[in-house]
Order: sequence, then structure tokens, then C-alpha cells
Amino acid sequence: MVRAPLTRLDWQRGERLGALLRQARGDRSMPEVAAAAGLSAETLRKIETGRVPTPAFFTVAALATALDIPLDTLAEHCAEPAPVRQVPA
Amino acid sequence: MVRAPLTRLDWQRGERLGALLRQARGDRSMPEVAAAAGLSAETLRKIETGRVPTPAFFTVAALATALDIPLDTLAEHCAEPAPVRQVPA
DNA sequence: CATGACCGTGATACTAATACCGGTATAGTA
DNA sequence: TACTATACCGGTATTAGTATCACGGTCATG
Repeated sequence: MVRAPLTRLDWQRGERLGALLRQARGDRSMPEVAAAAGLSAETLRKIETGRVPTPAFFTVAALATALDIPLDTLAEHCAEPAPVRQVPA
Repeated sequence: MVRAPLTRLDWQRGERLGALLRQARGDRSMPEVAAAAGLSAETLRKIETGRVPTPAFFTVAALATALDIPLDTLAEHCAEPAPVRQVPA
């Protein structure tokens, strides 16, 4: 095995990352944010829709800068999908 | 042109990222940190030596977690190589 | 209706990231 | 010298990321 394909969990994590980025984008247009981050609108769309589950580090960093959200917050929310509703008290 | 090759600046940025990660690793062995981050030692070595300038986001995030350094600090130091010594006052 | 802007999907092309393998060099130890 | 461990380097194989293009859908505007 030279390079294992992405697992189901990788894809789910990518979906969470995309959802967070889309939420952070808010009302701003996709081409506008993509240009601010220095990537194409199609690529941003694929990231937001979770079709590119593991983008490059600096791509996410540029998006985080363009969207004004800290990288650590992004990583935390991706690692923790929805652990809530399971540990009430 | 379908996918532009990495520029010289991309490689320099990758070298800074690698230097930061190697510095953060300290005395810990390469295989130990790689295992903690969930990647192979070869990949970690390539990242540290700057031969893989743009690793995946979650790869860097896992390394940052394993090395206990915030992602934002990492991104900042990579973006700003050494702008000092040029703006004295 | 026509035009344009934005979003979505799919295909294509090319480079990059990751893992595995073998070889090499350098210390450290006996 | 030999042995061991670590790190560096090169090549190979496979998957993934990114850009571009093309088509379709929706909505606002003319």
C-alpha cells in the first residue's frame, strides 16, 4: 500500500470543515472570498461542499485569514463534530 | 495551464514551516512525533526539511497538536519570514 | 425574453502529498 | 572494526488537490 485512500472519517471531517467555512463566509460571495484567499471559486466551492476533504494547509490558512477566523478554532471544530448531546451532565 | 507549479516563495514558506516544526520537536525522535501525529516518519522528515512545502491542513494540524503548538502561531511565522531589520522605527 | 451574476455538478489535465523501499552518512557504544 | 540507532536522500507507486472548461439552474435586472 503506497497511499491509503481517504477514510469515511476523513470525508466527514472535510464536510465539517467545509460547513464551518461556508458559515464563516456569511453573505460574502464565493468569488469574492476566493479571490481574497488567492484561489479559484471552483476550488472554494469544492472545499465548502466537502468534495475536497483535505485541502493544503496554506489554502485553509489563507481562507481563515480572508474570513477572519482563527485556525485553531477551525481545527477544533473539525476534530469535534458534535460530541454534544451525549455528555449532558 | 491546469495547475501552476509551486513558486519559489512557496518553497521558502515550506522551509520556514519545516524549520518551525523541527524546532518544536526538540529532543523527541522523528518516528515518535510522526506516530503521535498519525503519519510516517518519512513524510515528517520531508515536511521538516521543506521538501513538501504545502502539506495537507489536517497533517499540519495533527503535528501542531502532537507538538503542542497553536496553528495560528505556525501560520503567522510562516507568512512572516524575517520582516524585521527593515522597519527599525 | 434576454442578460448577467452567483451557485452547483461533472469532466479533464497536471502537479503535489503520502507511503514504502533501498542506500548512505554520522554518531554512540562495545 | 562492528553494531545500532537516527537522520538524510533518491526513486517508485498511488491517491489527492487545484485549475480550467463546459453545462445547467436560480434569481435579479434590463
